[in-house]
Amino acid sequence: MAKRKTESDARRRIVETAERLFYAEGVRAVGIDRIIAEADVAKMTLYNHFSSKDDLILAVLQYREEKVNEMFAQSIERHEKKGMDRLEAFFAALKDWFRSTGFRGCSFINASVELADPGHPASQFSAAHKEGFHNMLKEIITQSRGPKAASAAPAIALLVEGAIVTAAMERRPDAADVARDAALALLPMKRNRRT
Amino acid sequence: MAKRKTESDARRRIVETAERLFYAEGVRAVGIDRIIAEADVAKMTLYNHFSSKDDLILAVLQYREEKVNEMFAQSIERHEKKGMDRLEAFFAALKDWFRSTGFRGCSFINASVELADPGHPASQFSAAHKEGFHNMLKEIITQSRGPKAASAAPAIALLVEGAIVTAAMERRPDAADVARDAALALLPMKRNRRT
DNA sequence: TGACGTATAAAGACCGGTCTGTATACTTCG
DNA sequence: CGAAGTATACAGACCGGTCTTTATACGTCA
Repeated sequence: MAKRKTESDARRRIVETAERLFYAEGVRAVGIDRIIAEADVAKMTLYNHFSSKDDLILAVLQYREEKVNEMFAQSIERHEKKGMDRLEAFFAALKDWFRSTGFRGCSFINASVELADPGHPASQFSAAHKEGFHNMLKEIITQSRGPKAASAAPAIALLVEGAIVTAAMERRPDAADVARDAALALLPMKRNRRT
Repeated sequence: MAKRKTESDARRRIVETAERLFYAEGVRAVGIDRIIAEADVAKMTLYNHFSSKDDLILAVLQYREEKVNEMFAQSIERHEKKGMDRLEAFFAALKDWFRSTGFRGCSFINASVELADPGHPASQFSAAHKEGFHNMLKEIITQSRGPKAASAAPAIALLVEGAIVTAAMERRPDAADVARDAALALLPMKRNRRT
């Protein structure tokens, strides 16, 4: 509460509402008027906080990145507590995501596709996000299977991206299982931990 | 001029123009007025051939499916003649596609993402296309590595989808190589053909 | 051959509606 | 006061889609 001066409540409502609508219907399909109506703010308030819709899209993706990172970390931890190793827990978290209500693929892929412009700040941010996501995955792999397993990380990243797209397009959350089994097959023997 | 009998020239121009614009900029970003201007047809001509923009989108995807099937078949054949086996030729064709000018990912994934509605005819057609594409891939795998290799097909399909998305988002055509190496690692020994 | 009907398409005005973004005036509250 | 937000009206472009008018190519039949 002490910091209500720096954080605007209206801004938070705008970002949260835009995130929900953008994810569900796409950044191009959702207009400013719709966002301000559902966030219950005036149009000028939005343009006071964001210089343009493109700017808002970028802010939403930045907010979304924090959110999905937290979500994944918590979900992985939850599955680890049930006895899975860290990599298996990652794929279990992936499948949970695929099965969650309103799942419609990856916000960053979707934004990249919709904007259709690699130079758009949101596209560049999305590409950078993917790099970070794949680094996180590589870390999980090494934590789970030792540093030698890192060489399989790029291939496993492709499996994960493919699973996301397939789960979204074909409504097949089981794509997470296919990706997991293939990932394990690509890795050295399971009990080969700690170098 | 003056030699059109059964096939409408205007219709062909509309579909080809729409395909080019939709692929380059997205189905939502490109308007009807733009298509008729670049196809050099009247608006009523378009609406005589297609009942709506959604209908045109579907027709374009159907046209695109034929085109990419032919393109892939020819490219695979070309690479096979250079001594590759059929599966390696497929991944070489994939990489050629990633490196082609104007590459912007998969039309069907893109349309699904942009339309954001699984019930849209174009989304359903896209999902069906993916199924067909994966069946073709499975056939290539069995032709190349024998029927026992078919069990790896779903995982290899994920690798391919992941490579497409990664190549498009991160401008990394080498994703095709990563996918190929992982696919080969998932398969039984190479000289194990014909059961 | 020439006349006529039909089908196709060009060209563009027009419709209601939505898009992003701006301008202005009013309210609320520390 | 001054900052933040509200409430509207508005601009100008663009959206998908309809409509009318005009031009031309074709098949049929006298």
